[in-house]
This record gives sequence, C-alpha cells and structure tokens, in this order.
Amino acid sequence: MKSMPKISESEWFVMKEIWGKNPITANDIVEALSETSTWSPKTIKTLLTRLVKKGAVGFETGGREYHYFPLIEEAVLLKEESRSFLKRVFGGTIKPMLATLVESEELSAEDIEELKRILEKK
Amino acid sequence: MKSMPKISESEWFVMKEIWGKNPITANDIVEALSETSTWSPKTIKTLLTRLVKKGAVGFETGGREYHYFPLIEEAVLLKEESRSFLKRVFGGTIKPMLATLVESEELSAEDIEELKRILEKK
DNA sequence: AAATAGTGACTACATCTGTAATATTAGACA
DNA sequence: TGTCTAATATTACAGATGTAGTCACTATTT
Repeated sequence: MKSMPKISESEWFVMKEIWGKNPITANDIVEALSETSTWSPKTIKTLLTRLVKKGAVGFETGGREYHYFPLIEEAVLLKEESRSFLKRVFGGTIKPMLATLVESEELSAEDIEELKRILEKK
Repeated sequence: MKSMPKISESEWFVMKEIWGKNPITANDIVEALSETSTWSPKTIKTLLTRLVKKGAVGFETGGREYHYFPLIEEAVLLKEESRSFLKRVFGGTIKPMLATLVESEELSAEDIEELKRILEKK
C-alpha cells in the first residue's frame, strides 16, 4: 500500500473544498475559501499546485480552466490522520481525547447525546 | 492570552516524556524514546533545544546535566491541539471523527463501553 | 594539574510550509 | 488573425522541520 501523501495544515482546507464538490475549478475553490480564510488567490493556487504535485489531486483540462478532483479518498485520509493525531498527542487512544473535550466544556449536552447515539448504533 | 508555542510533530514526542516525568535529563528522554523511535540522541537533543527556544520547556543546571521541565500545561495544549485538529480535518466537531473511528473498526466493544461511560459521567 | 569524557551549544543542510509575485501561454474577442 | 486577458506555470524567499555532525566547556578521574 503506497503511503498517503502528507497534506499540510493549509492544504487540508483546499482538499476539503475539492472533496466537497468535484470536479471543481480553481476559482470556485478561491471563492469558497474567501469566506473562511484571508489567503490571496495566488496562495490558494499554490496550495492547489502542490496538492497536484503530491498526487493528492488530479485535473483535466477543459476549455480555459482546469477541473480538479481528488485522487485520494476522504475517508481514508481522515482515518489515517486521526490515527496519527491520536498517537502523537494522546498516546494512541481516543479515550483521553474525549475526556479532555468533555472536561473542558467543549461539548454541549446536545453533543453528548448525539455522541452517545453514535456509540449505541455500533 | 499569549499564544501557545507551536509544537511540531516530532517535538510532541519529546514533550510527552517531559510531562510524563519532570524534571528529567536529556539522557532520560533519549533513553525513553529509544524504545519508540529511531532518532539519534543528537536529534533528540536538537528537538529539546528547540522546545526550550520556543518557551515550551525550561531547565535548571545542576551538576553536569540540565534538568528539564515543562513550561506549559499538558491539558491546555491538548485542548488547543484537539480544537485545531478537529477544525482542520473534521470541520470543527468531534462527531464525524468519532463516527469515522467507529465505522472503521478502530474501536473495540470495550472501548465503546468506556467511551459511553465517559459521556455518562458528564 | 592534566587528560578525558560526557554535555550542551552551535552549525549544517535539504525539504516543507506559508505566502505571494512575476512570467508565460492559450482561449476569447475584435 | 492579432491582441487582450484570464489561467496556469515558474520563481521567490524566509522560517519551520527532520535529522544530524562538530565545537567547546566543564566536571570527573588519574
């Protein structure tokens, strides 16, 4: 199994847009991200280019713009990233993370109910 | 509130050791990490130095070795890091992360029971 | 007191990241 | 078809990171 390309912090936000809707043009990404970030369009294009170079994103030319699409599955990367995050920060298990979040009022009663439901369903 | 120093991926493993036992000498850290990593002692010393420079770790000299100790609380950094991770990767909430982990068999029945218990306690 | 040996300090260096600016090229329009 | 224009490609550049090696100093040993 070839190792996943490593997506940097900023690049994740671009990937999110591509997973959210694809194929998608660079401008659509820029527009979407203009709401949540302060990056210049140039910066976003750079991130996009790097994702292509990393093999995380592909594109096909059609007219004047390229149409980008993901080359790796979101679910797979989410799992990978979660695993590595948990290992690095919490020693490998989700329990302490959940405990941390619960402790620190990071979760509303609503949230907790929903989480319980998710666990039940299993 | 002054912003937390940013701890890199590798540095986290060093911080973990320092939180786990402190004050601690560089050699103790090297020894502890030799079990879980393949870093050369030099590399670990460098990471340690950088953590000091970042203000995440302090030390006091005593004899030939320094004794290092954390300058920032683990709990605070865990919370910070969790929040930023969830925002970047899962759009900000823990629900999809938990769902992902549950789906992917990442959690045993045992784990799930324990997680439910944590949620109950709240 | 001199030599030794183990620490931390300083240096190294390629790659990755954040953050763009400039150059080039290929459609769109006149 | 020549020109304009909007997209992509190339270049920039400082700081962070991964991964060590060498220098310098000081405590310990002979």
